[in-house]
Amino acid sequence: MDMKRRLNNNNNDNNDDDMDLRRGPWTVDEDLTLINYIANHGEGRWNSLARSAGLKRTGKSCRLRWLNYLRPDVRRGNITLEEQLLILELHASWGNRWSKIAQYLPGRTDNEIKNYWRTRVQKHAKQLKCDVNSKQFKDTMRFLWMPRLVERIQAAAATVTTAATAATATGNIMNMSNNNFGYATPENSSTGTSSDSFVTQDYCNNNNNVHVGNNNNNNNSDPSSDYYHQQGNNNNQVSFMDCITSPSSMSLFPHQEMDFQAMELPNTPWINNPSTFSNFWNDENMLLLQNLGCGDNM
DNA sequence: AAGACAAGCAACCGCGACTCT
DNA sequence: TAGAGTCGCGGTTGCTTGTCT
Repeated sequence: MDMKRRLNNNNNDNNDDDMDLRRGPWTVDEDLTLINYIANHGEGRWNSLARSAGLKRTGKSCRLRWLNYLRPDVRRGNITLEEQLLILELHASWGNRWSKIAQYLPGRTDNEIKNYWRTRVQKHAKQLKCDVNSKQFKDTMRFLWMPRLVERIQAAAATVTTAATAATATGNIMNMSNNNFGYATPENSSTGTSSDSFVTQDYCNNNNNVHVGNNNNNNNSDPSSDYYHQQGNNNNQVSFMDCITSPSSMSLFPHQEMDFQAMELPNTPWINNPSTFSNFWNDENMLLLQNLGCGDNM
């Protein structure tokens, strides 16, 4: 599939003489070309790499494709509960420093995290007519969404054995042994203590094999299907909405005493730092939120 | 069955920072 | 030191797919 060319706003990295620079989704051939070239010559110097490899792409495009998709250690699949929680924590600390946040989520790219934030979190702030940076929204995140995530994580931990058995039996679990969730912290590994109380195996994610070239379907000869993998219908996915609409969620309403310590939570920034987030969006919670005043500030 | 709409995400863009000569 | 080239980040766009009517 070829994309209609957008207006070229003279990107200053695009000094490539030719007008036939390709844009849009990458083809399998292009992917293989890039992979092979990097395997032989290494990465870096992307503009010259693009030329040398014979790719009609900008160096920038090649870099992005490699880093966000083709790199062997890119972790594919849905954002897990633990990752969601960590993203919230880290965003509370650093804001939109996506690349920084991504450093703490091995295999996840800044682009993926950014997309997660924009599609899930900001969407719901918008639904609540809440500014994502408003105190109300942050309190909601802090007192409702994050505890709920923790609850879900703990519930998952409690049933992980059963789930793993069932999933294995149905072939839905893949590479569980490679799926341990450890938080590597670039500066200080001890800051990732939250992993202690987290599920260490991600049985929610049935789509985490690393694929190169096409999305989860290496036998698909249709290039157009290679670049937009099937979304949704992932029965093992614990979705964002699942996380915030669990039947047990009522127990976490803020007018009840929330015993964070009893939750065996690590000493995470979102507990100690008021500028953090939480989120929940079922009907009752929406009502509660509105009663709390969220939405009045816009 | 088909069109409209929404969701999700890959890819692009602009720009500032960095590196090299 | 200046300027050109390159890199990397954050914001945005637009395409594909799923869902709803």
